[in-house]
Amino acid sequence: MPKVAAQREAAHNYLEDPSDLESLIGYNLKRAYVLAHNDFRTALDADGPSTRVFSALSMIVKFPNITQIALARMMGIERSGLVAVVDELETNGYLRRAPVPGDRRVQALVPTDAGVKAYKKTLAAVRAHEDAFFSDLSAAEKDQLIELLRKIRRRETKA
Amino acid sequence: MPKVAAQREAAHNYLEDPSDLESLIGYNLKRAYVLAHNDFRTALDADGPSTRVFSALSMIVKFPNITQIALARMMGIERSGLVAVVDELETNGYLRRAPVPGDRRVQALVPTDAGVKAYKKTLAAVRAHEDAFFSDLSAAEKDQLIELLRKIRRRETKA
DNA sequence: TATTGTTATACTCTATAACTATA
DNA sequence: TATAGTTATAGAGTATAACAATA
Repeated sequence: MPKVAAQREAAHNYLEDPSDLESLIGYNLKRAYVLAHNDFRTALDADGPSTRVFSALSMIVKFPNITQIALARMMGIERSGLVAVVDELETNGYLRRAPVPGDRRVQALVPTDAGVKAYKKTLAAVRAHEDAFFSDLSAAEKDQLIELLRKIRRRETKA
Repeated sequence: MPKVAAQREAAHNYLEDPSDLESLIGYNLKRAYVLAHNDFRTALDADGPSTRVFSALSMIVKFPNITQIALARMMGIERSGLVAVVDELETNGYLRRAPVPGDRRVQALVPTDAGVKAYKKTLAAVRAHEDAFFSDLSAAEKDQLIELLRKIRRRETKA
């Protein structure tokens, strides 16, 4: 077998090889995340929201009147990065920035009816994507995976 | 309790709330990945390699004489994106681009002794980061997690 | 015609720093 | 002095498209 073909075979079998890289949690985490993220983007409409915008909308629907700084903390991003996300949701008519009596620095994020409706519709599409993409995992395995990932995420609050 | 303080408390308890977002695998995957990735970068020296460069070096050490296109496929990125990674490794003296007899389009990536040495040193640092960062997980849970992530990654080969 | 490596280019996500208006 | 939102800017990391050399 020529050298290059042998290398290709090695590459093909690499996934099954218990090599240094493959034994790292972080490496497996990244590869799985990238796949899931790409599938999210292709599964939703071309004009569908990014994961960040979807997450923000979900939290605003769940916690109406939340401020941008609280939302940024909840999402684990800087408040400066949230501005464009909120702008997009406002442009789409999914929320409005409402003044908060007693502190004029703050603007409460209030979901509109259209925002709640859009969230529910998108959530259904996201759930369909998850059902299809993680179909190789049983319900028990999915619960197990979420539980393990949550254990890792506990460090969020310690930061 | 004033409204804003109530929102902050809600945000603080959000991690424990079985909300729509929290029940999604993709969301948990992303949050856990971002934490692990940030910890990787801070745990390694300031001049340490990025995750991509580390992964590339690992594969080049494991598969000496691999071509760039085979390496790009193995890493799941475009071949154009690999150029800067290989350039960095070559600049550091960790590999050389060697001509391949019989096909002058191709350049084999050959790790140098310094490259192998650097890889081993960095791998030790990465393992230390993983031991510390995932210390809340038992050995059995770590194995379980890797197994579940690998199940998701099987889609890589189906693409 | 097809493939390998490369360059040019642009887009997404994110961070840091500084500004403004308020507190 | 400190905080909320904003703007400007920059840096990863990635992709697409096109090119030159070679097959």
